[in-house]
Amino acid sequence: MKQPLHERIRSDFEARILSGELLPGARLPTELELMRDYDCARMTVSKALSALVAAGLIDRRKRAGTFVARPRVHSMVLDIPDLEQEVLQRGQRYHFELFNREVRTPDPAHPDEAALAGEGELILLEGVHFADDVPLAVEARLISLSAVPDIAASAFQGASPGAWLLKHVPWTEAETRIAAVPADRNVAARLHLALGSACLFVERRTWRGDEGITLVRQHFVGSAYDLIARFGSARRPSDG
Amino acid sequence: MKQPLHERIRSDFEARILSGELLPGARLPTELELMRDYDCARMTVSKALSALVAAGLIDRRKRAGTFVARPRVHSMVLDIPDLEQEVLQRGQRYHFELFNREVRTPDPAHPDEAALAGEGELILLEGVHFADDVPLAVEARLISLSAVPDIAASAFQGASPGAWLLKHVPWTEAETRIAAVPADRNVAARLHLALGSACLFVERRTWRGDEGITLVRQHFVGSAYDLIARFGSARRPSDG
DNA sequence: CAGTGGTCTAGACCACTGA
DNA sequence: CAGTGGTCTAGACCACTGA
Repeated sequence: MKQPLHERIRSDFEARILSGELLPGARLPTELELMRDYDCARMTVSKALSALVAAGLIDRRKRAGTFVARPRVHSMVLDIPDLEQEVLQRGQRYHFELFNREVRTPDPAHPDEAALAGEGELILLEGVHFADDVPLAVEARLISLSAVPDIAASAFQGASPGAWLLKHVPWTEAETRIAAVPADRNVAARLHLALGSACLFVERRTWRGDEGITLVRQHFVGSAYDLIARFGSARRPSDG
Repeated sequence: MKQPLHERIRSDFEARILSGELLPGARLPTELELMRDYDCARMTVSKALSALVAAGLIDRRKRAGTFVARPRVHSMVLDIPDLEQEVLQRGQRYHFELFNREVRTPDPAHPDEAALAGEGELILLEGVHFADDVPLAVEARLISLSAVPDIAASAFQGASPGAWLLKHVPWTEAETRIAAVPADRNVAARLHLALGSACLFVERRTWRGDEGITLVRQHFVGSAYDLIARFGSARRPSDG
């Protein structure tokens, strides 16, 4: 076996917990007992158990011992789509059409804008994502020019600002809000929808450290777009 | 300081990476150098760097060294709401009303049902989540009786099946699909909405190991509900 | 083939906290 | 106050891999 011992210990207990053999609240052996069971040093046991703590599977309390954690918080991994890639994978053509571009200072009436750029300048880019020449989403994106000065040199006809940013500007933090909204007049016109049609609304802010980079609001055609989030290690059969 | 040394080393480098001082691809000192810098044993350095690897901030390659990781894949953590908790945190009262409950075998016409329960029995629970007596979401939930036999004994008047499951049945894998859909006649009636109103649609399947546990489809009142996904370690100022 | 990380040992002292 | 986990040391051998 090339598998490290700490990994074997970790996966042993992971399996016993996930199978239900060890129920929430059940006590695990102490480090001393595990040293005997696996005939190893305490650091090795400690490394295995630390990984289980990090994974949220166990809790450890001094003097009391190590216990199977209560079922974890309900969180999953959401894949943030690269729209171009997704469209291409569906076998469709992709393009992006920019229909507005302005450079200005933050509007004091919009706290979002000042939060993004402080007193620096912003660039506003508005455009539509197309799949096979059918509108898929319309987006309005604000970018802080002080964080991303190179943006001024880019044209964004064909390629989307999001893809450009992803390549050029590493971000470290992001927050995404997801909602369902009716299409307003502007969105309906851009997406060729009836007024009030259900749209998936995605609003994302990204930062690098403490500096705001971009704020984007996207409206997707409800009938044409889903987001997928997953949790878990093994792949489902249906994943193909 | 009560802060462990390995944590200090970890947070030092985390800060330098997130601030942009250490850009992607930049080389970190070797373990030997860090032992000297922090005047500590190699295990202590190793523990700190292992945590950064786990967080995706650095990559380590033998012989080559330790490097700041390229901006990670575009994925975020989506908090799956415990509806009751969220409603209570908003200062509203919560309750759940069950309006349908059936036990049956999977309908061959619905591949979802066979995928969930195989040839075993299913229980179907349909109900509405209320916040201050206003409908917030309607859900239809299928549960595999072979995976969760105890479910037959529960009433689910007041508390939701989701909360019950979360407490009683640990799951290990889940998949969530998120979309915006217009309210159909049933949804509109249950949520007191106009036909065609934008609803956030959440469909989630959960498994324990290879065994399907539940499949739930929820329609949220679009104007009353958002999902939030986050990525990053530091909290934003707006997080309070 | 030498430098780097991966793993592991066999101890040690300490902090916490529940029996 | 004794058992438990948290941290740390000062080594060791090894595997990998890029200069």
